[in-house]
Amino acid sequence: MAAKLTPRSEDYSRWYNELVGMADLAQHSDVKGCMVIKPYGFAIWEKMKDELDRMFKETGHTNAYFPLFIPKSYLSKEADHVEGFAKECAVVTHYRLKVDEENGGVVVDPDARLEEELIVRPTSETIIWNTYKGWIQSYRDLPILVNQWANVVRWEMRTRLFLRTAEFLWQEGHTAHATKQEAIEETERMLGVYATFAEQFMAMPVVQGTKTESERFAGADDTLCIEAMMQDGKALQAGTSHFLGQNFAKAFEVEYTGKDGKKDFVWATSWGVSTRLMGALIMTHSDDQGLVLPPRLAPIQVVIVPIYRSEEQLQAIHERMAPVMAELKSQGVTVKFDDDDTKKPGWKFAEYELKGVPVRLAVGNRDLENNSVEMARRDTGEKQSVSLDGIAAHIQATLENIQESLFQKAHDYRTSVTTEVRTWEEFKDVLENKGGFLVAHWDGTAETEQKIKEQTKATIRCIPFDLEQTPGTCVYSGSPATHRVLFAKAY
RNA sequence: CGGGGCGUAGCGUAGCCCGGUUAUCGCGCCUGCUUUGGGAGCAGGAGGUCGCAGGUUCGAAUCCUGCCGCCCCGACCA
Repeated sequence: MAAKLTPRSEDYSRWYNELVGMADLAQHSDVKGCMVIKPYGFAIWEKMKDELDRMFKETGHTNAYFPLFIPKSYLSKEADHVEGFAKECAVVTHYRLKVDEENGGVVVDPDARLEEELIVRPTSETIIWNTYKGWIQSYRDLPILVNQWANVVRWEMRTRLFLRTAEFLWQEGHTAHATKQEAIEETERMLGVYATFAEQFMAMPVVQGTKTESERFAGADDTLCIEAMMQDGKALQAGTSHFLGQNFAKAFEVEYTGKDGKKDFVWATSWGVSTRLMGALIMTHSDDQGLVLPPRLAPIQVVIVPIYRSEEQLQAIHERMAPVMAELKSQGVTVKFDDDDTKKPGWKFAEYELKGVPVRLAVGNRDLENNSVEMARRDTGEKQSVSLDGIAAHIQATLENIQESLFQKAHDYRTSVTTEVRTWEEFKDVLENKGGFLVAHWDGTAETEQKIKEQTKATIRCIPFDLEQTPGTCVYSGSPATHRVLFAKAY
Protein backbone atom coordinates (compact mmCIF):
# COMPACT_ATOMS: atom_id res chain seq x y z
CA MET A 1 0.00 0.00 0.00
CA ALA A 2 1.44 3.29 -1.06
CA ALA A 3 1.88 5.81 1.67
CA LYS A 4 -0.53 8.65 1.79
CA LEU A 5 1.93 11.15 3.14
CA THR A 6 -0.82 13.55 3.74
CA PRO A 7 0.00 16.26 6.23
CA ARG A 8 -1.75 14.18 8.85
CA SER A 9 -0.20 10.77 8.24
CA GLU A 10 1.93 9.28 10.97
CA ASP A 11 5.17 9.56 9.06
CA TYR A 12 4.68 13.20 8.33
CA SER A 13 6.67 14.29 11.34
CA ARG A 14 9.69 12.62 9.81
CA TRP A 15 9.36 14.81 6.71
CA TYR A 16 8.91 17.69 8.90
CA ASN A 17 12.18 17.05 10.66
CA GLU A 18 14.05 16.07 7.56
CA LEU A 19 13.12 18.83 5.20
CA VAL A 20 11.11 21.51 6.75
CA GLY A 21 9.46 22.71 9.92
CA MET A 22 7.24 25.36 11.29
CA ALA A 23 9.02 28.19 13.03
CA ASP A 24 8.50 28.12 16.75
CA LEU A 25 7.54 31.71 17.19
CA ALA A 26 6.77 30.97 20.81
CA GLN A 27 4.11 32.04 23.15
CA HIS A 28 3.73 35.68 22.36
CA SER A 29 2.86 35.37 18.74
CA ASP A 30 -0.36 34.89 16.84
CA VAL A 31 1.64 33.71 13.87
CA LYS A 32 0.83 30.15 13.05
CA GLY A 33 2.43 28.26 10.27
CA CYS A 34 5.52 30.18 9.32
CA MET A 35 7.59 27.67 7.44
CA VAL A 36 11.25 26.93 8.03
CA ILE A 37 12.91 25.13 5.14
CA LYS A 38 15.95 23.17 6.27
CA PRO A 39 19.03 22.78 4.05
CA TYR A 40 18.04 19.53 2.35
CA GLY A 41 14.50 20.72 1.73
CA PHE A 42 15.85 23.99 0.42
CA ALA A 43 18.15 22.14 -1.96
CA ILE A 44 15.05 20.58 -3.55
CA TRP A 45 13.37 23.97 -3.80
CA GLU A 46 16.50 25.40 -5.41
CA LYS A 47 16.50 22.66 -8.04
CA MET A 48 12.90 23.48 -8.88
CA LYS A 49 13.65 27.17 -8.87
CA ASP A 50 16.64 26.80 -11.18
CA GLU A 51 14.69 24.87 -13.76
CA LEU A 52 11.70 27.21 -13.67
CA ASP A 53 13.95 30.25 -13.86
CA ARG A 54 15.65 28.81 -16.92
CA MET A 55 12.27 28.20 -18.56
CA PHE A 56 11.10 31.74 -17.80
CA LYS A 57 14.21 33.16 -19.37
CA GLU A 58 13.83 30.95 -22.41
CA THR A 59 10.38 32.47 -22.90
CA GLY A 60 11.79 36.00 -22.83
CA HIS A 61 11.29 37.01 -19.21
CA THR A 62 13.69 38.85 -16.93
CA ASN A 63 13.89 38.92 -13.16
CA ALA A 64 13.26 42.01 -11.07
CA TYR A 65 12.44 42.80 -7.49
CA PHE A 66 9.72 45.00 -6.00
CA PRO A 67 9.17 46.14 -2.40
CA LEU A 68 7.90 43.93 0.38
CA PHE A 69 5.67 46.72 1.69
CA ILE A 70 2.62 47.98 -0.14
CA PRO A 71 0.92 51.21 0.95
CA LYS A 72 -2.60 50.41 2.02
CA SER A 73 -4.15 52.74 -0.55
CA TYR A 74 -2.61 50.79 -3.46
CA LEU A 75 -4.34 47.62 -2.43
CA SER A 76 -7.76 49.21 -2.51
CA LYS A 77 -7.48 50.56 -6.04
CA GLU A 78 -8.73 47.41 -7.72
CA ALA A 79 -12.09 46.53 -6.15
CA ASP A 80 -12.18 42.74 -6.62
CA HIS A 81 -8.53 42.43 -5.70
CA VAL A 82 -8.86 44.16 -2.34
CA GLU A 83 -11.96 42.16 -1.55
CA GLY A 84 -10.09 38.94 -2.21
CA PHE A 85 -7.07 39.72 -0.06
CA ALA A 86 -8.19 42.20 2.61
CA LYS A 87 -9.07 39.49 5.10
CA GLU A 88 -5.61 37.96 5.19
CA CYS A 89 -3.15 40.84 5.30
CA ALA A 90 -0.39 41.55 7.78
CA VAL A 91 -0.27 45.29 8.43
CA VAL A 92 2.66 47.46 9.52
CA THR A 93 1.43 50.31 11.70
CA HIS A 94 4.58 51.58 13.47
CA TYR A 95 8.22 52.13 12.63
CA ARG A 96 9.91 52.22 16.02
CA LEU A 97 10.19 50.54 19.41
CA LYS A 98 11.28 52.08 22.68
CA VAL A 99 12.51 50.82 26.03
CA ASP A 100 9.70 50.09 28.44
CA GLU A 101 10.73 51.99 31.57
CA GLU A 102 8.19 50.33 33.84
CA ASN A 103 8.31 46.68 32.93
CA GLY A 104 11.61 46.36 31.09
CA GLY A 105 11.94 45.07 27.56
CA VAL A 106 10.66 47.06 24.61
CA VAL A 107 7.27 48.31 23.54
CA VAL A 108 5.90 49.84 20.35
CA ASP A 109 6.50 53.57 20.45
CA PRO A 110 3.03 55.15 20.22
CA ASP A 111 4.60 58.29 18.75
CA ALA A 112 5.90 56.31 15.80
CA ARG A 113 2.62 55.52 14.14
CA LEU A 114 2.73 55.48 10.34
CA GLU A 115 0.55 58.00 8.60
CA GLU A 116 -0.44 55.37 6.09
CA GLU A 117 -0.19 51.72 7.08
CA LEU A 118 1.91 49.36 4.99
CA ILE A 119 0.67 45.96 3.91
CA VAL A 120 3.11 43.06 3.77
CA ARG A 121 2.54 41.85 0.21
CA PRO A 122 0.11 38.97 -0.18
CA THR A 123 0.88 39.26 -3.92
CA SER A 124 2.45 42.12 -5.86
CA GLU A 125 0.03 43.19 -8.60
CA THR A 126 -0.70 46.54 -7.02
CA ILE A 127 2.81 47.71 -6.28
CA ILE A 128 4.01 46.46 -9.64
CA TRP A 129 1.25 48.17 -11.62
CA ASN A 130 1.84 51.32 -9.66
CA THR A 131 5.43 51.07 -10.88
CA TYR A 132 4.54 50.10 -14.45
CA LYS A 133 2.61 53.34 -14.70
CA GLY A 134 5.93 55.14 -14.77
CA TRP A 135 7.51 52.71 -17.20
CA ILE A 136 4.92 52.72 -19.96
CA GLN A 137 4.02 55.56 -22.31
CA SER A 138 4.27 54.12 -25.80
CA TYR A 139 3.61 50.82 -27.55
CA ARG A 140 7.40 50.79 -27.91
CA ASP A 141 7.66 50.19 -24.15
CA LEU A 142 5.65 46.97 -24.47
CA PRO A 143 5.61 44.17 -23.74
CA ILE A 144 7.08 44.10 -20.25
CA LEU A 145 7.89 40.54 -19.28
CA VAL A 146 9.01 40.47 -15.66
CA ASN A 147 9.24 37.78 -13.01
CA GLN A 148 10.17 38.09 -9.36
CA TRP A 149 11.25 35.46 -6.85
CA ALA A 150 9.98 36.54 -3.47
CA ASN A 151 8.27 35.71 -0.23
CA VAL A 152 4.67 36.68 0.43
CA VAL A 153 2.49 36.64 3.53
CA ARG A 154 -1.14 35.59 3.73
CA TRP A 155 -2.58 35.54 7.22
CA GLU A 156 -4.70 32.45 6.82
CA MET A 157 -6.98 31.33 9.60
CA ARG A 158 -5.67 27.84 9.21
CA THR A 159 -2.35 26.72 7.89
CA ARG A 160 -1.04 23.41 6.64
CA LEU A 161 2.62 22.60 6.26
CA PHE A 162 3.84 23.04 2.66
CA LEU A 163 0.33 23.60 1.30
CA ARG A 164 -0.79 26.73 3.06
CA THR A 165 1.78 28.46 5.25
CA ALA A 166 1.51 31.99 6.55
CA GLU A 167 4.67 32.99 4.71
CA PHE A 168 5.72 31.20 1.56
CA LEU A 169 8.27 31.47 -1.21
CA TRP A 170 7.12 31.78 -4.79
CA GLN A 171 7.68 33.36 -8.11
CA GLU A 172 5.21 35.77 -9.58
CA GLY A 173 5.32 36.84 -13.20
CA HIS A 174 3.76 40.18 -14.13
CA THR A 175 3.50 41.11 -17.77
CA ALA A 176 2.10 44.07 -19.67
CA HIS A 177 0.95 43.92 -23.29
CA ALA A 178 -0.41 46.18 -26.01
CA THR A 179 -3.18 43.85 -27.08
CA LYS A 180 -5.69 41.53 -25.51
CA GLN A 181 -4.68 38.74 -27.84
CA GLU A 182 -1.03 39.02 -26.84
CA ALA A 183 -1.89 38.93 -23.13
CA ILE A 184 -4.09 35.88 -23.57
CA GLU A 185 -1.30 34.13 -25.46
CA GLU A 186 1.10 34.94 -22.62
CA THR A 187 -1.35 33.55 -20.05
CA GLU A 188 -1.60 30.32 -22.00
CA ARG A 189 2.12 30.13 -22.71
CA MET A 190 3.03 30.34 -19.02
CA LEU A 191 0.46 27.77 -18.04
CA GLY A 192 2.15 25.55 -20.60
CA VAL A 193 5.51 26.21 -18.94
CA TYR A 194 4.09 25.14 -15.60
CA ALA A 195 2.56 22.00 -17.08
CA THR A 196 5.83 21.09 -18.78
CA PHE A 197 7.74 21.63 -15.56
CA ALA A 198 5.29 19.58 -13.50
CA GLU A 199 5.30 16.68 -15.90
CA GLN A 200 8.89 16.60 -17.11
CA PHE A 201 10.70 17.57 -13.93
CA MET A 202 8.37 16.75 -11.07
CA ALA A 203 7.08 13.65 -12.91
CA MET A 204 3.65 14.82 -11.83
CA PRO A 205 0.83 14.62 -14.38
CA VAL A 206 -1.43 17.68 -14.39
CA VAL A 207 -4.75 18.66 -15.89
CA GLN A 208 -4.72 22.05 -17.59
CA GLY A 209 -7.90 24.04 -17.57
CA THR A 210 -9.87 27.14 -16.70
CA LYS A 211 -11.21 28.04 -13.27
CA THR A 212 -14.87 28.80 -12.84
CA GLU A 213 -15.80 32.37 -12.03
CA SER A 214 -16.09 31.70 -8.30
CA GLU A 215 -12.63 30.13 -8.10
CA ARG A 216 -11.01 32.87 -10.16
CA PHE A 217 -8.14 35.04 -8.87
CA ALA A 218 -9.30 38.30 -7.29
CA GLY A 219 -8.98 40.89 -10.03
CA ALA A 220 -8.62 38.51 -12.99
CA ASP A 221 -10.85 38.14 -16.03
CA ASP A 222 -9.79 34.54 -16.41
CA THR A 223 -7.70 32.11 -14.35
CA LEU A 224 -6.00 29.11 -15.90
CA CYS A 225 -4.58 26.40 -13.68
CA ILE A 226 -2.81 23.09 -13.46
CA GLU A 227 -4.45 20.56 -11.16
CA ALA A 228 -2.67 17.50 -9.79
CA MET A 229 -3.96 14.38 -8.03
CA MET A 230 -2.35 13.33 -4.75
CA GLN A 231 -2.00 9.72 -3.58
CA ASP A 232 -4.88 10.06 -1.13
CA GLY A 233 -7.38 11.00 -3.81
CA LYS A 234 -7.42 14.72 -3.13
CA ALA A 235 -6.65 17.31 -5.77
CA LEU A 236 -4.06 20.05 -5.47
CA GLN A 237 -3.92 23.28 -7.41
CA ALA A 238 -0.28 23.38 -8.41
CA GLY A 239 -0.01 26.60 -10.37
CA THR A 240 -2.10 29.42 -11.82
CA SER A 241 -1.83 31.82 -14.73
CA HIS A 242 -4.17 34.79 -14.84
CA PHE A 243 -5.43 36.94 -17.68
CA LEU A 244 -6.01 40.22 -15.87
CA GLY A 245 -7.62 42.08 -18.75
CA GLN A 246 -7.29 45.85 -18.33
CA ASN A 247 -8.40 45.77 -14.68
CA PHE A 248 -5.10 46.77 -13.12
CA ALA A 249 -4.22 49.16 -15.94
CA LYS A 250 -7.47 50.98 -15.32
CA ALA A 251 -7.05 50.94 -11.55
CA PHE A 252 -3.53 52.38 -11.80
CA GLU A 253 -4.12 54.47 -14.94
CA VAL A 254 -1.56 52.73 -17.10
CA GLU A 255 -2.15 53.88 -20.68
CA TYR A 256 0.03 53.72 -23.75
CA THR A 257 -0.06 55.48 -27.08
CA GLY A 258 -0.37 53.14 -30.03
CA LYS A 259 1.10 53.38 -33.52
CA ASP A 260 -2.09 55.09 -34.59
CA GLY A 261 -1.62 57.76 -31.94
CA LYS A 262 -4.61 56.57 -29.92
CA LYS A 263 -4.43 55.86 -26.22
CA ASP A 264 -5.49 52.58 -24.69
CA PHE A 265 -5.15 50.77 -21.39
CA VAL A 266 -2.48 48.10 -21.13
CA TRP A 267 -3.39 44.40 -21.00
CA ALA A 268 -1.96 42.33 -18.15
CA THR A 269 -1.17 38.84 -16.97
CA SER A 270 0.21 37.38 -13.78
CA TRP A 271 1.23 33.83 -12.95
CA GLY A 272 2.81 32.01 -10.05
CA VAL A 273 3.92 28.80 -8.41
CA SER A 274 5.04 28.42 -4.81
CA THR A 275 6.72 26.18 -2.25
CA ARG A 276 3.40 24.36 -2.35
CA LEU A 277 5.03 22.46 -5.21
CA MET A 278 7.22 20.77 -2.60
CA GLY A 279 4.08 19.46 -0.93
CA ALA A 280 2.86 18.30 -4.32
CA LEU A 281 6.13 16.53 -5.00
CA ILE A 282 6.04 14.70 -1.68
CA MET A 283 2.41 13.72 -1.86
CA THR A 284 2.68 12.53 -5.46
CA HIS A 285 5.56 10.08 -5.15
CA SER A 286 6.57 9.33 -1.60
CA ASP A 287 6.02 6.05 0.24
CA ASP A 288 6.30 4.66 3.77
CA GLN A 289 10.11 4.58 3.57
CA GLY A 290 10.24 8.29 2.92
CA LEU A 291 10.65 10.72 0.09
CA VAL A 292 10.85 9.53 -3.50
CA LEU A 293 12.40 12.17 -5.71
CA PRO A 294 12.39 12.28 -9.49
CA PRO A 295 16.06 12.26 -10.59
CA ARG A 296 15.78 15.63 -12.32
CA LEU A 297 14.97 17.33 -9.02
CA ALA A 298 17.04 15.23 -6.63
CA PRO A 299 19.83 17.24 -4.95
CA ILE A 300 21.77 13.97 -4.72
CA GLN A 301 21.08 11.62 -7.62
CA VAL A 302 23.45 8.82 -6.70
CA VAL A 303 24.84 7.91 -3.30
CA ILE A 304 27.68 5.47 -2.76
CA VAL A 305 27.75 3.67 0.57
CA PRO A 306 31.08 1.98 1.21
CA ILE A 307 31.07 -1.10 3.41
CA TYR A 308 34.38 -1.65 5.13
CA ARG A 309 36.13 -2.83 8.27
CA SER A 310 39.36 -0.98 8.04
CA GLU A 311 40.74 2.28 6.75
CA GLU A 312 42.61 0.31 4.05
CA GLN A 313 39.40 -1.23 2.77
CA LEU A 314 37.73 2.17 2.66
CA GLN A 315 40.70 3.49 0.68
CA ALA A 316 40.48 0.61 -1.76
CA ILE A 317 36.77 1.22 -2.31
CA HIS A 318 37.30 4.92 -2.79
CA GLU A 319 40.10 4.40 -5.28
CA ARG A 320 38.02 1.95 -7.28
CA MET A 321 34.96 4.24 -7.31
CA ALA A 322 36.80 7.52 -7.97
CA PRO A 323 36.87 7.13 -11.77
CA VAL A 324 33.17 6.16 -11.80
CA MET A 325 32.33 9.26 -9.79
CA ALA A 326 34.45 11.43 -12.06
CA GLU A 327 32.70 10.07 -15.12
CA LEU A 328 29.24 10.60 -13.62
CA LYS A 329 30.11 14.13 -12.53
CA SER A 330 31.39 14.98 -15.98
CA GLN A 331 27.98 13.99 -17.31
CA GLY A 332 26.22 16.24 -14.83
CA VAL A 333 25.16 13.53 -12.38
CA THR A 334 25.33 14.50 -8.71
CA VAL A 335 27.13 11.83 -6.70
CA LYS A 336 27.80 11.58 -2.99
CA PHE A 337 30.37 9.19 -1.52
CA ASP A 338 29.33 8.74 2.10
CA ASP A 339 32.39 7.81 4.14
CA ASP A 340 30.96 9.12 7.40
CA ASP A 341 32.51 6.79 9.92
CA THR A 342 30.03 7.55 12.69
CA LYS A 343 27.13 5.87 10.89
CA LYS A 344 26.72 2.22 9.96
CA PRO A 345 25.71 1.07 6.45
CA GLY A 346 22.21 0.05 7.52
CA TRP A 347 21.65 3.46 9.01
CA LYS A 348 22.82 5.11 5.80
CA PHE A 349 20.55 2.96 3.64
CA ALA A 350 17.54 4.04 5.66
CA GLU A 351 18.68 7.65 5.71
CA TYR A 352 19.05 7.99 1.94
CA GLU A 353 15.74 6.26 1.40
CA LEU A 354 14.19 8.83 3.69
CA LYS A 355 15.82 11.56 1.63
CA GLY A 356 14.63 10.04 -1.64
CA VAL A 357 17.99 9.58 -3.37
CA PRO A 358 17.05 7.80 -6.62
CA VAL A 359 20.03 5.44 -6.95
CA ARG A 360 22.17 3.90 -4.23
CA LEU A 361 25.33 1.92 -4.72
CA ALA A 362 26.63 -0.30 -1.93
CA VAL A 363 30.27 -1.28 -2.34
CA GLY A 364 32.20 -3.71 -0.15
CA ASN A 365 35.13 -6.06 -0.43
CA ARG A 366 33.15 -8.84 -1.97
CA ASP A 367 31.92 -6.48 -4.71
CA LEU A 368 35.43 -5.34 -5.54
CA GLU A 369 36.51 -8.98 -5.86
CA ASN A 370 33.67 -9.53 -8.36
CA ASN A 371 34.26 -6.20 -10.13
CA SER A 372 30.68 -5.21 -9.30
CA VAL A 373 28.49 -3.11 -7.02
CA GLU A 374 25.02 -3.51 -5.57
CA MET A 375 22.69 -0.99 -7.17
CA ALA A 376 19.33 -0.19 -5.56
CA ARG A 377 16.68 2.07 -7.03
CA ARG A 378 14.53 4.08 -4.69
CA ASP A 379 11.27 3.99 -6.62
CA THR A 380 10.89 0.21 -6.83
CA GLY A 381 13.26 -0.89 -4.07
CA GLU A 382 14.77 -3.29 -6.57
CA LYS A 383 18.40 -4.33 -5.98
CA GLN A 384 20.77 -5.84 -8.49
CA SER A 385 24.45 -6.60 -8.81
CA VAL A 386 25.94 -4.51 -11.58
CA SER A 387 29.35 -4.88 -13.25
CA LEU A 388 31.69 -1.94 -12.77
CA ASP A 389 32.44 -2.03 -16.49
CA GLY A 390 30.30 0.62 -18.14
CA ILE A 391 28.47 1.34 -14.91
CA ALA A 392 28.23 5.10 -15.47
CA ALA A 393 26.15 4.58 -18.59
CA HIS A 394 24.01 2.04 -16.78
CA ILE A 395 23.35 4.51 -13.95
CA GLN A 396 22.44 7.25 -16.39
CA ALA A 397 19.96 4.96 -18.10
CA THR A 398 18.51 3.95 -14.74
CA LEU A 399 18.04 7.57 -13.71
CA GLU A 400 16.16 8.27 -16.91
CA ASN A 401 14.09 5.16 -16.39
CA ILE A 402 13.17 6.20 -12.86
CA GLN A 403 12.13 9.63 -14.09
CA GLU A 404 9.84 8.09 -16.69
CA SER A 405 8.38 5.36 -14.54
CA LEU A 406 7.55 7.77 -11.72
CA PHE A 407 5.52 9.82 -14.17
CA GLN A 408 3.89 6.73 -15.58
CA LYS A 409 2.99 5.40 -12.16
CA ALA A 410 1.45 8.72 -11.11
CA HIS A 411 -0.38 8.95 -14.41
CA ASP A 412 -1.79 5.43 -14.08
CA TYR A 413 -2.91 6.21 -10.56
CA ARG A 414 -4.67 9.36 -11.66
CA THR A 415 -6.43 7.48 -14.45
CA SER A 416 -7.58 4.86 -11.95
CA VAL A 417 -9.19 7.49 -9.70
CA THR A 418 -10.82 9.54 -12.45
CA THR A 419 -14.46 8.60 -12.74
CA GLU A 420 -17.18 9.77 -15.09
CA VAL A 421 -20.41 10.24 -13.10
CA ARG A 422 -23.92 10.91 -14.43
CA THR A 423 -26.22 10.98 -11.42
CA TRP A 424 -26.10 12.81 -8.12
CA GLU A 425 -26.21 9.49 -6.22
CA GLU A 426 -23.25 8.25 -8.20
CA PHE A 427 -21.44 11.52 -7.59
CA LYS A 428 -21.79 11.25 -3.81
CA ASP A 429 -20.97 7.55 -3.78
CA VAL A 430 -17.78 7.86 -5.81
CA LEU A 431 -16.63 10.92 -3.90
CA GLU A 432 -17.20 9.20 -0.56
CA ASN A 433 -15.81 5.77 -1.34
CA LYS A 434 -13.21 6.31 -4.02
CA GLY A 435 -12.22 9.95 -4.14
CA GLY A 436 -10.17 11.30 -7.00
CA PHE A 437 -11.40 13.32 -9.97
CA LEU A 438 -15.04 13.22 -10.97
CA VAL A 439 -15.96 14.14 -14.52
CA ALA A 440 -19.47 15.50 -14.62
CA HIS A 441 -21.81 17.86 -16.41
CA TRP A 442 -22.54 21.17 -14.74
CA ASP A 443 -25.24 23.73 -15.42
CA GLY A 444 -22.78 26.61 -15.30
CA THR A 445 -24.30 28.35 -12.28
CA ALA A 446 -22.46 29.49 -9.18
CA GLU A 447 -25.46 28.35 -7.11
CA THR A 448 -25.05 24.73 -8.12
CA GLU A 449 -21.32 24.92 -7.58
CA GLN A 450 -21.88 26.33 -4.10
CA LYS A 451 -24.47 23.73 -3.13
CA ILE A 452 -22.27 20.87 -4.25
CA LYS A 453 -19.44 22.33 -2.20
CA GLU A 454 -21.61 22.68 0.89
CA GLN A 455 -22.97 19.17 0.65
CA THR A 456 -19.86 17.24 -0.35
CA LYS A 457 -16.84 19.56 0.07
CA ALA A 458 -16.04 18.89 -3.58
CA THR A 459 -15.22 21.87 -5.77
CA ILE A 460 -14.87 22.35 -9.48
CA ARG A 461 -11.12 22.09 -9.96
CA CYS A 462 -11.28 23.28 -13.54
CA ILE A 463 -12.89 23.08 -16.92
CA PRO A 464 -10.18 21.02 -18.65
CA PHE A 465 -8.97 22.15 -22.07
CA ASP A 466 -8.81 18.67 -23.47
CA LEU A 467 -12.13 17.36 -22.16
CA GLU A 468 -14.66 16.80 -24.90
CA GLN A 469 -17.71 19.02 -24.31
CA THR A 470 -20.52 16.61 -24.98
CA PRO A 471 -24.12 17.70 -24.33
CA GLY A 472 -25.79 16.48 -21.14
CA THR A 473 -27.65 17.45 -18.01
CA CYS A 474 -26.20 18.83 -14.79
CA VAL A 475 -25.28 16.13 -12.31
CA TYR A 476 -26.82 18.14 -9.47
CA SER A 477 -29.68 20.23 -10.81
CA GLY A 478 -30.69 18.17 -13.84
CA SER A 479 -30.78 21.36 -15.92
CA PRO A 480 -29.16 21.40 -19.34
CA ALA A 481 -25.40 21.46 -18.85
CA THR A 482 -23.18 24.20 -20.20
CA HIS A 483 -19.90 22.44 -19.38
CA ARG A 484 -18.30 19.13 -18.56
CA VAL A 485 -15.98 19.77 -15.63
CA LEU A 486 -13.63 18.15 -13.15
CA PHE A 487 -14.76 17.91 -9.54
CA ALA A 488 -12.68 16.82 -6.55
CA LYS A 489 -12.07 17.37 -2.91
CA ALA A 490 -9.01 19.56 -2.78
CA TYR A 491 -6.29 20.75 -0.44
C1' C B 1 -14.55 32.83 17.07
C1' G B 2 -17.36 27.86 18.17
C1' G B 3 -16.58 22.16 19.40
C1' G B 4 -13.05 18.46 21.15
C1' G B 5 -8.07 16.94 23.07
C1' C B 6 -3.43 18.01 25.43
C1' G B 7 0.88 20.52 28.28
C1' U B 8 6.11 15.94 32.77
C1' A B 9 14.42 16.08 30.07
C1' G B 10 16.17 17.74 23.07
C1' C B 11 11.84 14.29 21.25
C1' G B 12 7.94 10.75 22.56
C1' U B 13 5.72 9.25 27.19
C1' A B 14 4.05 6.58 32.45
C1' G B 15 2.26 8.37 36.94
C1' C B 16 -3.07 12.07 37.99
C1' C B 17 -9.15 9.13 38.87
C1' C B 18 -7.70 7.29 44.70
C1' G B 19 -2.05 13.31 47.30
C1' G B 20 2.97 10.35 50.70
C1' U B 21 10.68 8.32 50.16
C1' U B 22 15.20 10.13 45.44
C1' A B 23 9.13 11.46 39.23
C1' U B 24 8.67 6.16 35.03
C1' C B 25 10.15 4.18 30.49
C1' G B 26 11.92 4.53 25.35
C1' C B 27 14.60 7.40 21.58
C1' G B 28 18.47 10.79 21.26
C1' C B 29 23.15 12.72 23.67
C1' C B 30 28.33 11.71 26.26
C1' U B 31 32.46 7.86 27.63
C1' G B 32 34.64 2.96 26.91
C1' C B 33 35.01 -1.78 24.61
C1' U B 34 33.14 -5.00 20.90
C1' U B 35 30.93 -4.13 16.03
C1' U B 36 30.04 -2.49 10.49
C1' G B 37 26.14 -6.18 3.55
C1' G B 38 19.35 -3.01 6.33
C1' G B 39 18.47 2.38 11.32
C1' A B 40 24.33 -2.32 16.23
C1' G B 41 25.39 -4.82 21.40
C1' C B 42 27.04 -4.42 26.36
C1' A B 43 28.59 -1.36 30.49
C1' G B 44 28.72 3.35 32.65
C1' G B 45 27.12 8.65 32.59
C1' A B 46 24.84 13.59 31.91
C1' G B 47 20.18 15.86 31.42
C1' G B 48 13.78 17.99 35.12
C1' U B 49 11.04 25.66 37.15
C1' C B 50 6.08 18.27 36.20
C1' G B 51 3.09 25.18 31.18
C1' C B 52 2.41 29.78 34.71
C1' A B 53 0.16 31.97 39.17
C1' G B 54 -2.67 31.42 43.33
C1' G B 55 -5.37 28.14 46.80
C1' U B 56 -6.49 23.52 49.93
C1' U B 57 -3.10 20.34 52.92
C1' C B 58 1.71 18.27 57.69
C1' G B 59 2.73 17.12 52.45
C1' A B 60 0.65 18.65 45.45
C1' A B 61 2.94 16.33 38.92
C1' U B 62 -1.68 14.42 41.33
C1' C B 63 -7.27 18.05 44.28
C1' C B 64 -9.57 23.39 43.41
C1' U B 65 -9.55 28.40 40.81
C1' G B 66 -7.62 31.63 37.19
C1' C B 67 -4.39 32.47 33.19
C1' C B 68 -1.03 31.05 29.09
C1' G B 69 0.28 27.88 25.17
C1' C B 70 -0.19 23.81 21.60
C1' C B 71 -2.85 20.16 18.42
C1' C B 72 -7.30 18.41 15.80
C1' C B 73 -12.30 19.66 13.57
C1' G B 74 -15.27 24.00 11.37
C1' A B 75 -15.71 29.17 9.14
C1' C B 76 -11.15 31.58 5.28
C1' C B 77 -7.73 30.15 1.32
C1' A B 78 -2.47 28.85 -3.14
